[in-house]
Amino acid sequence: MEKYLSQLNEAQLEPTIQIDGPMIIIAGAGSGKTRVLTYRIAYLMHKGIDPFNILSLTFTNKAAKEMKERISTIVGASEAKNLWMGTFHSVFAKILRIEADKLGYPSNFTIYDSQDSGRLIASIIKELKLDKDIYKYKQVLGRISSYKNSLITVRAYNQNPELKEADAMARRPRMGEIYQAYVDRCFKAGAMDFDDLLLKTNELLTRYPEVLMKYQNRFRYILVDEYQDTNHSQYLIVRALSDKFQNICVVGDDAQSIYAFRGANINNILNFQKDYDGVNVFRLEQNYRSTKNIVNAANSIIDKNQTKLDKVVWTANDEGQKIKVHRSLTDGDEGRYVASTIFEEKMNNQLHNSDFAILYRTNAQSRSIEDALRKRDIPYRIYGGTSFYQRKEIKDVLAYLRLIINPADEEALKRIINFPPRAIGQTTVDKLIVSANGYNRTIFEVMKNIDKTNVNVNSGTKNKLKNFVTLIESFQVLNQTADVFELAEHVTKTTGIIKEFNKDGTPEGVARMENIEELVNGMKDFVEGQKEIADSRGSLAEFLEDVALATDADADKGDPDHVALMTIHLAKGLEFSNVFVVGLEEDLFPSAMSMNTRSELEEERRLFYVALTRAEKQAYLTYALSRYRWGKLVDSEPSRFIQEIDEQYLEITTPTEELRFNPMLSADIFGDTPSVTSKKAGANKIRFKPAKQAVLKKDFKTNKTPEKFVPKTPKNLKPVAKVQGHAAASESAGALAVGNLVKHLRFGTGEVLSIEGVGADVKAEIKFQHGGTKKLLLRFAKLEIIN
DNA sequence: GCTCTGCGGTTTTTT
DNA sequence: ACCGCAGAGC
Repeated sequence: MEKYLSQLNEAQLEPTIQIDGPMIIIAGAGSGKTRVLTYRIAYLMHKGIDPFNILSLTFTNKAAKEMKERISTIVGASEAKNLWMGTFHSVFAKILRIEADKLGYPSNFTIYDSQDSGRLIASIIKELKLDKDIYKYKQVLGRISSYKNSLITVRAYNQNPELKEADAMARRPRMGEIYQAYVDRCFKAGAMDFDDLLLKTNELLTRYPEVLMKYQNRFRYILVDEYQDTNHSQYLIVRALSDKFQNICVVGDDAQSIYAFRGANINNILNFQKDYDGVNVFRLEQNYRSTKNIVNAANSIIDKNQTKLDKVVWTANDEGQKIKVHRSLTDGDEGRYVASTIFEEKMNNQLHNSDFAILYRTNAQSRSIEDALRKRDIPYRIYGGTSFYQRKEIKDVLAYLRLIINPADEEALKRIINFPPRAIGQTTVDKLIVSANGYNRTIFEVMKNIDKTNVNVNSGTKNKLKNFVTLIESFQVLNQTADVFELAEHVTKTTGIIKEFNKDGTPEGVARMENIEELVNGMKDFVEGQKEIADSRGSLAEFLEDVALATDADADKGDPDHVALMTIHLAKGLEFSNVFVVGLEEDLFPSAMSMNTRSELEEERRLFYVALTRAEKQAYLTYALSRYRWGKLVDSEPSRFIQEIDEQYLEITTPTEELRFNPMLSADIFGDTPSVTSKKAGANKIRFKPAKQAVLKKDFKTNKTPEKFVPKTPKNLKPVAKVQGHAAASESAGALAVGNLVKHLRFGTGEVLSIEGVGADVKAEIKFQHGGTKKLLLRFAKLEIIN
């Protein structure tokens, strides 16, 4: 243990060896908080505290897993195994399964993801015959989610005139009814949504003092990471559990609070000292991650925020390179700039793909970047986006599995009752739902007893329904003995799912089939892993629990040497040697949706702070003058955030893509012509639009900005001709002839031996003086004709 | 009940 | 540009 403690600096050591009492660690970006948390847990165990008594709540399951592994190497795996570590959702889902009967739930309750919740709400809106244009299911779901996160139950809602008034003002006077129906249906389906996992935990701890006492006594030491991103519901759970022993250690950075949109309350961290008596406050301010340039630039940004705790992040690291700011014409050019820069940097500095990350505000931005990386043969991986488990085919398979465990699961049933098609249509399903609601039974129960019910369908349909019930029941029998891999293999075959996707032979169908195969293969790994690690047989229930709460950051397979692409939200807590933050444009970042209030804008700014502080050595900021959005090319202006960085930390490069219409230069559609760089400050000013910027800036300085900004006038969505390199490249291709001497940027001079193909596929075989003979796609190759 | 097509919403971020 | 859905026709 001494060995590990000696790795810490003074500021890190103090909170690490502080055992008892409430404490808060305000940890700047890159200040080694994970190390402190890890060593602190190891130290607690070293001091004789039983790991069974330690609860550590993290932001992702991956973070929990890594921390646990680290602790294993310090104190031994057998002891570390007994620690309770995980996300709020996964830890309390486990506890809820143990205590489910007290809340009237089965212990095998289903966890609805947001899609399940959304579909259920949409179906309720339809059943209540409400206007779906006014009652938009996503907005309704958002409202219900925020009620739940604030512990507002249906009853509390109905007793709260202000809330009802607010919904009525939004032309949704019947929100309460929808909320009630949603809660009822979830309950009847034996399902909890994400918010329920926290809400029901609170209910459990409030309604059953003996249960509260049990877990208070169990979790004598509680640690919470990323405390700035906890919501009210999570806050109350932590308070309740830590109330008896007050051994609560929270870690966080108010400057990195970026989840207000899903109910995170930054006041939880700002007010922590008021919540407990005798709070020890620790600050980790030395950054070990980044260069001086990056740290100082990041500080200069966050300075613009009004709401923050006192903290000065500094570093003893090298000054490092300035942050490179790059302008592109289009999002396509931006992608090519990023790809070619990575390419060059790898070549020149012997770097790996995994030294690079590309961060963006919205998932949709990944596309142009991907295209460019693919063309450069740079391996990459997209984190997040439509995650694997959200794909239709995967959800279909999982729906069968969910139904085996919990036949009451309405959303799973509706998903697959007619997939693959077995001639049970929407009309029949609607009748079943009405009947189920009437009898106060589940749909599955109604189907099972279809002859004894009043459901008005013909005998053929009745038989089809019975067959479906029999099918599921046969799976249930198999589930008694089989592991999840065997079961899933059987299910995908007998239901004909595999065949269904394979039948048309389209690439989409094939891809979907491969995804299912991947899922089933993943189950095999899961089963083997479970058998080794835990005393389990790799059951279906365990698998579904894992899947339901897996986070996108958790997935972890394939070639580890890849460029990482992800949203900034997903990048929180990670670090990379070289970081590109792309799409730094007004209305994109900061997002147009987040500029209505000062607090929203400040959250965007914190998000930018998070993005920048991911970088260890080099940060790149890029923006495009126009970008495809909603299928249209729209003009954009540089983000105010670029302007907010102190200029001394920036290096503004002038791109040469703008010269692309010069036939000799334009063949390079990668845009990898070396940028002309000006080190003279101010020589290449970023062109901000003067009028609007000036107004906003003035308001910031005088602090007179009202909380509501005046809405911006709609952007001029002037369509602009799509700028692509192909046209220019093929022109030069047309001019190319066998026998020409040509010059290539990298391969040097060579002679054209032959030309083949048409249109975009024109290739030339070229014999280079050094480097042999190569076939190059003229579309991509940058060739200069010498004669 | 099935299948095709046209329409509309989507892009803010996620446990 | 893309996807999912509703509605119409079979």
